[in-house]
Amino acid sequence: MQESLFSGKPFPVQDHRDTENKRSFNRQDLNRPQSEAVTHLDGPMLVVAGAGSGKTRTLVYRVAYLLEQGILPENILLLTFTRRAAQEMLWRASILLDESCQDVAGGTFHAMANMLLRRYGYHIGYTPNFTILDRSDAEGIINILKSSLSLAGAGKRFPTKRIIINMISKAVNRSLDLESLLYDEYGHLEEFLDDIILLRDHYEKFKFEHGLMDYDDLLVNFKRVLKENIQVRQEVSQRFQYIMVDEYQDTNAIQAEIVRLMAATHNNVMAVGDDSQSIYSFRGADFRNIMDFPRIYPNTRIIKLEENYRSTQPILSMTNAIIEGADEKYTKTLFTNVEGGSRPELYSAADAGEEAVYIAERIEELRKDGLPLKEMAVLFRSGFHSYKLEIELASRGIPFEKRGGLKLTESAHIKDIISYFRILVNEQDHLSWNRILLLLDKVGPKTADKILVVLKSADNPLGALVAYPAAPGWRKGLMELGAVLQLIKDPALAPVDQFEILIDYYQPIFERIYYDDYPKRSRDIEQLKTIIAEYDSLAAFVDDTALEPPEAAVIEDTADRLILSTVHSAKGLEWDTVFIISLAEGKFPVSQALPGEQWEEERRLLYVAATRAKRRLYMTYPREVMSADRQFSRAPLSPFLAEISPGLYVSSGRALGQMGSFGESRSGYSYSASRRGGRSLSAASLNQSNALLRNASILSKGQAVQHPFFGRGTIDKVTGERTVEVVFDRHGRKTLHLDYAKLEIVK
DNA sequence: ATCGCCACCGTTTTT
DNA sequence: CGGTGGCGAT
Repeated sequence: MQESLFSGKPFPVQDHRDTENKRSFNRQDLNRPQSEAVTHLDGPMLVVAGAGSGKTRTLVYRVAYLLEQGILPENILLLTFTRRAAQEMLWRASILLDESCQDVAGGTFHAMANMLLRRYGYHIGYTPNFTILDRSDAEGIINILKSSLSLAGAGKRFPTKRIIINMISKAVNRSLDLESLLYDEYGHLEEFLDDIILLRDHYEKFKFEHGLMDYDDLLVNFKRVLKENIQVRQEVSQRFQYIMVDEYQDTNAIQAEIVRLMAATHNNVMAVGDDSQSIYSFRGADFRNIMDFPRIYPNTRIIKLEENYRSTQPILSMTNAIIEGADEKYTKTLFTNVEGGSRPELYSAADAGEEAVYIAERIEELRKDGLPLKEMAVLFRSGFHSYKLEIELASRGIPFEKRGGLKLTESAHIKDIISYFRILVNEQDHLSWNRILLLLDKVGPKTADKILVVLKSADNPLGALVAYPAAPGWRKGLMELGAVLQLIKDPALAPVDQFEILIDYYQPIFERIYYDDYPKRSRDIEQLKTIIAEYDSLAAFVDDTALEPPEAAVIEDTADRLILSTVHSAKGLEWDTVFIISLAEGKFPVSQALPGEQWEEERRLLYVAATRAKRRLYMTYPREVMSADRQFSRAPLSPFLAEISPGLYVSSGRALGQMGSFGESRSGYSYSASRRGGRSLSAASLNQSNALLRNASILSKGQAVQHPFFGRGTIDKVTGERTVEVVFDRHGRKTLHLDYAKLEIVK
C-alpha cells in the first residue's frame, strides 16, 4: 500500500519547479530560531509562530534535515491541516533534497486515522469494510430520521439538520455531554432538547447498522484503538520516530490525544501553531491545546518566530491593529524587514454590484500592469458573498477559481455516480442503495424502503436485487441496475473502466432527471473521470471523495486565474495582492456571531484574511445590503475596522468625499461602539457570576453545586483544570466544562 | 397509496 | 442551488 499521503492516489508530479522557489530555499535564509527548530533532534518542541513567519519553510527544512541525518522517510510523520498542504510541503522538500521525501508519511488526521483504522480496527471490533460519510451524507441521515420520527414541523423553528450535526460533532470533539452542550451554548433551542437527543441516538444506531462512519467516528475510534490496545500503540509509536503537526491551534482534544499516544515511544513531537489564527472552534478546535502543550510534554523546548517575511510594514501595522482589539491579549507583535509598501485601501461601495465592478476594474488594472492573476485573490466570509462578483468577472472574461463553498462531490449528479461505487466497495451501504434506487422511474421512498428491507438481510444483495418481485412498471429498470452492477463488479477492471461502463448506464437516467441543465452537469462528469483515472483502487477513490472532496468546477481552465476563496479555505496561503470584500456589519462578522468567543473568532478570521497579503491589500464594503426579506438596509462598516485608527488605511469611495457621508460613517462607528459596550457589559456580568467557577481547582469532591438546567448536584471528580464530573440529583452523571457551564456553588 | 412535478424560500465557516 | 410542501396523475 502506498502510504506517503495516506491514500491510493500517487504523489503528484509538479511541472513548475521554477528557479524562484529554488532560490528561496537557500539555507542561509533561516534565522536563528528557525535553525534551532530544524536541527533540534530529541524531545518535544513547540513552535509558536506568527502569520507569514516561515512556518512551512521551517517544517520543510526539518524534513530535509532529518532525512540528511539518516532518518528513514517512512519513520517521519507530517500531519497537516489539508492534504494540499502536505503535498506542497513534500514537493518543496523534494526541491531541497531528492525524491526520497516522497516516502515521508504525510497527510491529514482524518486520512491517517482512516488508513490505520482499516488496518488495526479489528482490535476493537471493526471490519475494514466501512463507508466514510461526508457532511452532506450526515445531514441526509438526520433528515431521514427527522421525518421517520415525525419530528419535521414539530415546531416552527426546529433547528436545521446542519445545526444538529454541528452540535453532535462539537459535543464529541470536546468530549462533552450533548445535554450540557445543548444547554450551555444552544440555550435558545431548549424546547427541542429531547428531540435532538433522540435524533442523536438514532443517528448513532443508523450508522452502526449500515456500516457507516462519520468524520468524528474515524478519529474517536482510532483513538480508542491506540488507547485500548497496547500492542497497536507500540507498533504505531515505534514506527513514527518524528512527528510534526502543523496548525496545532486547529486541533481538538481528540486529535491532541492521538498525537500524544502516537508519540508514546519516541516523544519527538514538534507542534507548530499560532493562537491568533485559531478559526475552527465551531468544529471543536481549541487553541488552548497550544498553551497546554508544555504541560502535557514535560521539557518542551519553546521557540517563537516573530519576524514576518511576507508582508510590508503598512499591511502589518493594519493586521496588528486588528488583533490588538482582541479581548484576550496574545503574545506576539510581528515585525518585518520587508521594505516599502503602501497603506491598505478601504473602498466604500454603494452596494454589492458596485463593489463587484470596483474589484473587477482594479484587477484589470493590475493585470495590465503586469501582475498575473494567480498573484491575486479575493477573500470573503461566506460562500455566497461572491455571487455578484462571479457574474461580473465572467462577463469580463476574467478566469477564476472558487474555493470553499460548494464542492464538486456535493452536487446531486456526482453523488449519484459515487453512490454506485460506494455499493461496490461496501454492499451494506444502504444510504447509497437508497439513493440509486430512487433514481429508477416509478420508484419512490416507499418502494425503495421495501427493497432495502430485503437487501439488508440478504447474504448476496446483488442477487436479492434481481430476484425482487418488482411491479411491471419498474421491473425493467431494476433488472438493468442489477446487470450493470454485476458487470462492473469485476475486480479485473480498473476504476476508470468501471466508470465508463457505469456512465453508459447512467446517461439516460441522468438526462431524464436533470433534463433542464444536463449539458452543464456533464462537464462535471468529465472532470470526475479525469480524477478517477488517477486511482487504481476504487476503495481509495471512494474514501478520498469523502475525506478530501475535489473542488467545484473551474470556470476556465487556464493556469493563470484569479482565486476567489472563503477565508477558511485561504488559510496558510499567500498572494501579492489580496481583496477582502463584504466587510460590512452583519456580513463580516456574520450576524449570527454572539458576543464573546464567537465574536473574537470572527476577529481572528479577519486577521487571517488580511495577513494573506504580501504587498497590496484592498478592503471593500457595500453601504447597502439586501436582507433576507429582500429589503435594502444600510450597512455600517465592519466594527473590526471601524474601531481601529483610520490613519492605518486610505479611504476611498464615491460618497465619502461629501459632507453627508462623513456623518454616515460616524453613525456607523457609534452603532458598533454601542454594540461593543453592550458586549463588554454582558461579559463583565458573566465573569462576575462565574468568577469562582472558571477554575476547577477550588472545587472538590462532595461539593454541592447548582446548574441552571440540570439543577442540584454533587461534585464527583475534578477531571481537569476546567472540567468536572458532577452527579445531578435528577439527571445523573455529567461532565461539565467550566468555560461554558454556568455552575454555582451551593453554600 | 405512491410518485412526479412545480413553485417558493433561505443560505457561516469544513477536515 | 437544494430542500420542502402542495397537488394532480397513476
